[in-house]
Amino acid sequence: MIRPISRAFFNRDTRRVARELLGKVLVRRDGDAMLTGRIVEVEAYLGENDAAAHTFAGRTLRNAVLFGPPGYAYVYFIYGNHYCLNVSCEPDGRAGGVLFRALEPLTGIEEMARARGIDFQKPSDLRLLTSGPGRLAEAFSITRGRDNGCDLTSSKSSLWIGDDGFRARGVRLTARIGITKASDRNLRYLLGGNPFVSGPKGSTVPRRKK
DNA sequence: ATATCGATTATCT
DNA sequence: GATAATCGATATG
Repeated sequence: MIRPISRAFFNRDTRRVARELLGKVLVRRDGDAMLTGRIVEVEAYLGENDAAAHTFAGRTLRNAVLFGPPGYAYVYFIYGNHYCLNVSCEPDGRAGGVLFRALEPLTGIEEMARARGIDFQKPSDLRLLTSGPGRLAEAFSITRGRDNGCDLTSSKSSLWIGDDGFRARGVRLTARIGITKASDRNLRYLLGGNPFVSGPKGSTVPRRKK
């Protein structure tokens, strides 16, 4: 049994949302296919007070969803190759979003592998499906054209976020990955010890305060 | 196991 | 015209 998360859940401080999204489930319904993955790693991006956030310089056409009401998908395209998924947080008018960085595949693994163009040889290949923001977007066929602005709080959406009763254990807080600005802030949340968390080993330790 | 590098394009200055 | 919240391949210890 899995049920959607309320909009009120996202209408809060972005860091709190990020922390509590761990253990929830991303759902893609596509005709017959039902893809699901447990959220095991996310990052918080704090609107206009965060130099690493797309919203740092104010509202533009691209980032408009992040300034809008909470609980909607913000999808951006990066490096000419990859899509990445975020969910808008904070009340309407205030910017904030959580980036989905890694999932643990639960159902629809065949479909994910097909979308990723991966042929299974060994069990460790499972990590290649959804371990990384670009990878999970590809596994779930997430694109800006298709999904940007999608309501992630409704099970009527093709893409939504659900709660299946799982309780997150061993939450860790570390520096964010792959950014050049504000890289000293600990705004990455992950489930410690989960094999599907992305990034190099050792990146699961909080950055030491200078 | 870790490091470096090229790919490729929407977006903003 | 420069940049980027990444990935996968290749090189090196």
